Amino acid sequence: MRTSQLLLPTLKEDPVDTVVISHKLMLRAGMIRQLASGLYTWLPLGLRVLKKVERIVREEMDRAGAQEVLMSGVQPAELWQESGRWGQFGPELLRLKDRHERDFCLGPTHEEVVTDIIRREVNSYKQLPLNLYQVQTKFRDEVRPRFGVMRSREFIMKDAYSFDINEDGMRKSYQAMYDAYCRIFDRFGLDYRAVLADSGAIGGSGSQEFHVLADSGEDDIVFSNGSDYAANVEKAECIASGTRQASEEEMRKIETPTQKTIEALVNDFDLAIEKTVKTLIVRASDVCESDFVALIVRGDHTLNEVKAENHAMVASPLTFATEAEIKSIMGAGPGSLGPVNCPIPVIADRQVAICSDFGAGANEDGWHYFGINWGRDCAEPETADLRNAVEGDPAPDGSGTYLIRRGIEVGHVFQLGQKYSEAMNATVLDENGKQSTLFMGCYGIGVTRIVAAAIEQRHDDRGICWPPSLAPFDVCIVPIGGNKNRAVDEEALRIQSELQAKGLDVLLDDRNMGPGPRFADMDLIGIPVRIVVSAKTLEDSEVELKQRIENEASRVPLGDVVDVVMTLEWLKS
RNA sequence: CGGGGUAUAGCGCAGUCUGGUAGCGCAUCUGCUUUGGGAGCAGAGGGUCGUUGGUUCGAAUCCAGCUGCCCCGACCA
Repeated sequence: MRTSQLLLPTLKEDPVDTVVISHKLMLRAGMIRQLASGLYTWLPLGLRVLKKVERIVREEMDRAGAQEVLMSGVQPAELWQESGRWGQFGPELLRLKDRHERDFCLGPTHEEVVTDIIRREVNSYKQLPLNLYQVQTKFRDEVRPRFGVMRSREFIMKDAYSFDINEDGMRKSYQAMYDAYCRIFDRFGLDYRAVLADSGAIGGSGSQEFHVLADSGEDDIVFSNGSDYAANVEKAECIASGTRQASEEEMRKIETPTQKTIEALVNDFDLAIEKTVKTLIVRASDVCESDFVALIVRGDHTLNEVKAENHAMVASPLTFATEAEIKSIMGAGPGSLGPVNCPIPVIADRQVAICSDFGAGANEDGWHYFGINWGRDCAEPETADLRNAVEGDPAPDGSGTYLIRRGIEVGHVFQLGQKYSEAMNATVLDENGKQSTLFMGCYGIGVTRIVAAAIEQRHDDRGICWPPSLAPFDVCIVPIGGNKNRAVDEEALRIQSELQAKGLDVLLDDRNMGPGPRFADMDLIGIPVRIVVSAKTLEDSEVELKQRIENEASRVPLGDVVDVVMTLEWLKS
């Protein structure tokens, strides 16, 4: 390919209204253009990268025994009603009617469609296990699309679905996908982690997420510094550190007319923040006699809403009491709540349960108790893991302490179990001739998001530094001074065709511009290897070779360039 | 859905307060020169100032509605 024929609309200046680096660089490098909020056109350079991602994904899915299919992007409402998700999904599911007033939606995922095809076409356990995947455009009407293709409304996803006769088979299929995902992300050449995840609304038992580590990530990833335990912050288990100390203080009631926040309490009363607790009132589930329950976390901790919602006594979805409700149940406003004389059930975070001599609201406006001790001043609480992990917390496997980094979720593997197969009656005959409900797994990779994540992780102040496996071109050639010395252009063309013969994608920058802007563009779009051919180097029968990630170029004899480039290709997976 | 911005040439912006028929840089086109890190000279083209309505002799500018886009929050396989 020659740049003179390539639609490569690079921008010198940073586009406005962009906040993450990948979004800026994808626009500047001419990879994408925005069509509307959350909708993008992929230009030739961007599409090349997308196809590299897709190719690796397909190769590894095929290697793992999955079979590619392509399902419709528009889906009939009936299937979603059958699984129950027509009602569960909110406005994120874009619904539409056809000319006959029949309901459809733009598929945000394909469990229903794939389960439907399997229940129709697969009848016997002998046809299992089966794993179907597709690379397809999804649509989710995101509340707030942002960060370019990192969180867009339309995006490309590889989604796979496994079907097994029993749970054991499902686990094997899941493990095979997990292994395939590791190979895929290894081949991308990105720094990633597989972490334990909450299964969320999609349901099911086991689930792990694959995250590319980057400061701009939207998720907090928690790791142990002593083992490979890693989890999404939603899921990362928090154990109590230390044991409860014996009480040393008597409980006393303190007037706190203006102290409605932990911060004020700590500042005004010389109280350690570890000796304060926060009391949050939420709706209770049906198993509770009370309509509300009080959740307590330490003053310096934050409530983990996913953990709270998963607690048996807490209503799902998690619903906080309104200020008026709090007043009427507790007899005091939100700034003065605590476990002493609490009229509703109390669930304390594990760390709170081992606090002694702590301070909390008195359930009376303008008053707090200090020196509270469980069992003496109020009942021993029900305890649970309710809080978000913070750096330095002990890891639950005893291996060390937690570190926290930001991650971009680019893959997710789930053991779905029988959630969809049961709802949609997907069964086969087992070896005893009896109907048996299928066990499913589902496995997603955010193809478009991978492109952005790669840039977040691999860039410098000049532009993108593609990992070789994802680069739109493997090598670029910049001839300089060809109008004065015809040998320059001839050599550039010769090198290009020889490298192409070796199977490489080569971009020849033949634009009629000075070297400066061409170097800048090649750096911006991040081609891993650059070859400069000029009259100067040809005098010595040499060319200049530079890798994108290096600062210094080296001289290579004309006859050796192709071989030298090919030896660099160990970078390629 | 709450809160806050913003909309003028392909891109980035000025002009709006104080109303008088639109300007700068980059990009584009033509010609000549120029080729080791975002060239020079000369010339040229390009905007119903988001949209609808109002005020006015006159509106990019003042007023009102609508829409798009962006940010913060809530939301999220």
